[in-house]
Amino acid sequence: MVSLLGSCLRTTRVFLDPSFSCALYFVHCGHSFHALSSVFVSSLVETFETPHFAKRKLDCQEQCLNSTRQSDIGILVEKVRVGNSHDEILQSLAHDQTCNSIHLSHDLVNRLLFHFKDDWKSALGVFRWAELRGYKHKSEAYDTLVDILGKMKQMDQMEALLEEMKKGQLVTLKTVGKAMRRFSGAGQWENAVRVFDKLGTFGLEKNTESMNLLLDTLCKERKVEQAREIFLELKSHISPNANTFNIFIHGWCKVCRVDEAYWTIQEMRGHGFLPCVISYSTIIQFYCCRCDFCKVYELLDEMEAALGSTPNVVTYTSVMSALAKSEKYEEALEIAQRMRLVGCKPDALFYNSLIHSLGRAGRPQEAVHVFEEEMPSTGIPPNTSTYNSMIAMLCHQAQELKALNLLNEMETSMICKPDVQTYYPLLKSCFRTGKIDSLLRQLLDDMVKKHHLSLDKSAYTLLIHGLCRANKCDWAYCLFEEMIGKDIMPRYRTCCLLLEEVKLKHLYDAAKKIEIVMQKL
DNA sequence: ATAGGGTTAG
Repeated sequence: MVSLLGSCLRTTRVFLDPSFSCALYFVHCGHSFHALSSVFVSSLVETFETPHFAKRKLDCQEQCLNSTRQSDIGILVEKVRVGNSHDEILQSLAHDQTCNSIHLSHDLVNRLLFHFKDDWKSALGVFRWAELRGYKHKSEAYDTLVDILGKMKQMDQMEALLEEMKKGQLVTLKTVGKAMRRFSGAGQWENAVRVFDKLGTFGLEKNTESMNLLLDTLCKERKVEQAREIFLELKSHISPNANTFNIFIHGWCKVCRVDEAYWTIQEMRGHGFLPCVISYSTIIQFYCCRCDFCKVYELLDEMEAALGSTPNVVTYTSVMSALAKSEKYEEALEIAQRMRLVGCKPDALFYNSLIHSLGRAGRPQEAVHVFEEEMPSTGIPPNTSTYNSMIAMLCHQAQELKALNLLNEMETSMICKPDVQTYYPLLKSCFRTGKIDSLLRQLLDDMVKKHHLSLDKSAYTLLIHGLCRANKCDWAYCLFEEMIGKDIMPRYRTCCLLLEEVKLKHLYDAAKKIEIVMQKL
């Protein structure tokens, strides 16, 4: 077994997953990529039989159980008619024999709430229905619902739920954080402060941590001046820490008042805290947005010289991406080099950005080298974004076959799965190469059936435009109807294009329907 | 949520 593994390790790359510290069976072989055969997987499983691996196996079993619940979710989702009030939804579920025989678990509730994360009435209806069946919600589920209600600007409902949670002593700092953030996001920063004032009634303490939470929610919503006033009131009872000041630095940068950000650094020093890598990185980020790279380099040098605030992978990644965005590719790659020189360890986000920069710089072979050699040798596993960058780049280079190989690798990967963005460049390539009936159909089918991805506005736009150009406007019109059914409004240009094509084909009913949609835009 | 990325449409 050991020799088998050894020989595999020589010819393949095995990535280490830090969270489980066990081998993930993920293999590169030269230019072609394959997932390991099940035989090989089971041999690895035997080799790595450790407590961590046992946990991984349990997770797999859990996943099998979850797949049966998938059908339960399907039944419930089917029964919930979108657009009804939460009470109507509750009633219709409560009177349904099939629904009432479904076993309720935390996992099922979480998944349902996730499914209805943009539909507060359904979320609330399902939540109440579970209660009616005698199910006791966890604090976590309450938190999710607080978030959903807040996101959909149902502030009264959110407040009521908070009161309910208070009675059951279920309010945590996390709950309060979500509520404050949603109030700030809804333009009601006074209510965010009110929640903070009531902290005691929830059995929580007003301390540095909760104060920082309040200040951060205000700063993120550009209410840094209000945050400042509140801080001045509070600081006699609650002592600030370094985070408090970093929050303000970020707040000032967000409203483009970098002078105040520098001033905050002085204030920080006055309180006995040294500006750290986060303080500097935040200001560097500000200059990146302004494309003021002179200042960026100046600050980078300053940091490298200073103690306690040397740039880290986050700092370098921000700078490199900003340079690439400004089409300064050579400089972007020099940052990567500089990072290597100072011995700063890369991570996945850095590699994603690097691969993207290399692709844009017209150096795809180097991007491939990073992906195939450098990443495996540093033990950093690729994620969905890494694959997406690679696939986009390969499609751009007209190397669709290699791109499809990578897609296949993702599909069989244990680490990450394709998302809608994975498919954009591949779909686009189908139009370029004319492989519409052969490949496009297959890809769309896989997206929906294999990966349960639903097409979004961008995907529909790309497809309708491509199909019109390929003289397949009947298919384009089907997609048009599908997106209307999902309440996704097409762009005006898409309508114009489709209308023109449909008229040429004498499809007058379709033309009429498109015109009706256009009137609403 | 104390900091970081990309992306379609001729």
